[in-house]
Amino acid sequence: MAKDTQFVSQIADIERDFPQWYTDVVLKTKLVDYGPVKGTMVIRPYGYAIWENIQRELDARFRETGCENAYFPLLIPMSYMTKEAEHVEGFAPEVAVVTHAGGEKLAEPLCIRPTSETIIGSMYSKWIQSYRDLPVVMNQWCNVMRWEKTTRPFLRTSEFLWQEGHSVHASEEEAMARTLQMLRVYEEFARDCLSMPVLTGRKTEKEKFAGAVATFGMEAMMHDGKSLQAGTTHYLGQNFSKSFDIRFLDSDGSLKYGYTTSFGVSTRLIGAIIMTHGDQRGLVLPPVVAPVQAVIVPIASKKEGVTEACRALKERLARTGIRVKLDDSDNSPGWKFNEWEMKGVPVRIELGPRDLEGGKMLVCRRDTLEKSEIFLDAAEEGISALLKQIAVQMYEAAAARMRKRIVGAQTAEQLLNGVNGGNFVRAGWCGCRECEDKVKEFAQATARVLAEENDAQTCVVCGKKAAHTVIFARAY
RNA sequence: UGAGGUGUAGCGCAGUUUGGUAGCGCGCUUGGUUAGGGACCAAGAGGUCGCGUGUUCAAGUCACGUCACCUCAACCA
Repeated sequence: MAKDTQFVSQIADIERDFPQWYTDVVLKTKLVDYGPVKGTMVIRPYGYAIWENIQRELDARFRETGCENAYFPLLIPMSYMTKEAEHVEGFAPEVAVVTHAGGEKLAEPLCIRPTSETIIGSMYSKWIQSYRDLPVVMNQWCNVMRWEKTTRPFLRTSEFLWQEGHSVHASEEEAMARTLQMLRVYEEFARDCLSMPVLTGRKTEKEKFAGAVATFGMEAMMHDGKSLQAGTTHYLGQNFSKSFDIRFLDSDGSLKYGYTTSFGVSTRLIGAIIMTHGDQRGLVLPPVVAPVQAVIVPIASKKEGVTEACRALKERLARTGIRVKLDDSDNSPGWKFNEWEMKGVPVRIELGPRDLEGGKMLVCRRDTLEKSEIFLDAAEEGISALLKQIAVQMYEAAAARMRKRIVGAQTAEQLLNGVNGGNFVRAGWCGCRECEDKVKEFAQATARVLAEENDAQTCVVCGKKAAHTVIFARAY
């Protein structure tokens, strides 16, 4: 036990020093390492496998909505970036620019994409002529670069991986419907694949995407009560279609500008998973995206039949589609227990002479640390069912935690107390920028999303009639 | 970009005050014994002390500069 305590102390205290806990966990579990260039990260196999699982799940959902994958170039002519006024103003400070190539200075500097609305808009302009060409809905999985001042693995890095979807529609209604549809796709993906509850809703003018008419976001509550923007969808109106001349001849014979949208989630989702579910022992990975869903730890592997039984079990589980690992390294069982707990594997199976005698295996789930026994004969069904159960219960537990920490506020003081206590605060807002800025000043909190229902009477800052009910929180 | 902190073996650290032969724990390698919550014994390998310039007979240690990382604040997915 003394040694166990010693080990745990290698990870900072999750309650007292959450930022350090996060850094310790991502490095020790080998999700990530720092790259040689400031703000860059190397996503190591264990971390990248999570990303691949996220991609697989999201991609299938995108396809169901009629979205196709494509790939657009990394380099964007500088002149494209400046076509949409708000867009360039928002992104200019953090764009990296290529000025030299082939040993010569380039005639026109090239941006490394911070996002691809501009280059995709320019191509859509070329491809779309008729209302019969619409809607166009494409997605690309790629890297983007934003030269951030301060960085943290997965949460904010100079370069990151994401998907960006871009669509064009013939009408405002259809474009807005797509914007909201993708927000729903993200929300359901977060629930079903990441076991992560989120709040969704429209963003304020201050918080919206540079160049958008309206931005919608999903916000997740991290262990410390801060909010993380886990995904956004944007209704871009005709802002980009006018800048990039995306026009089509409508059925009534008139030439019209298209209505566009964009939507994205990034490797930040991995950070969200870590900070939503993690505990003092380390990661707790949601079964659907966990690189290893079940790990088998042999006990007394030199005793007759143990190794063989473990291998056979591994084969059987793998054949049913479970991502299973047999840890046959010569570390001690205790070491393996701690290691795989830190790495967040949802289910650990212990198999030793005692179990084999009874025809059972000992199963320990990571989220609750509860142990149970499953008959070896029923291993496939037993583990599959357990993984499904863990996914659901992790969601329910996280949702319950979140619900408890959404508090209401009528006054500025209550709002401040709320966020100080690590809560999301639901409060009225008159809708003016001054009051929004004041909340930031006195509480270091921002408007995360506008609640669907406006049930507040007055603005938490100025006391005037509330135009919206807002979820305020401190944010990453 | 502002404030604070840290860079010494793969990891965690001591040594810097007062300049004088590079240390500890874990990990790693080899052999053996072990095994149901980070096992034990024995023998080994591994460092131009972040980088640069300077002071000095002599720099991990002093001075100046620089880079990286961490935490907090401002900006973003």
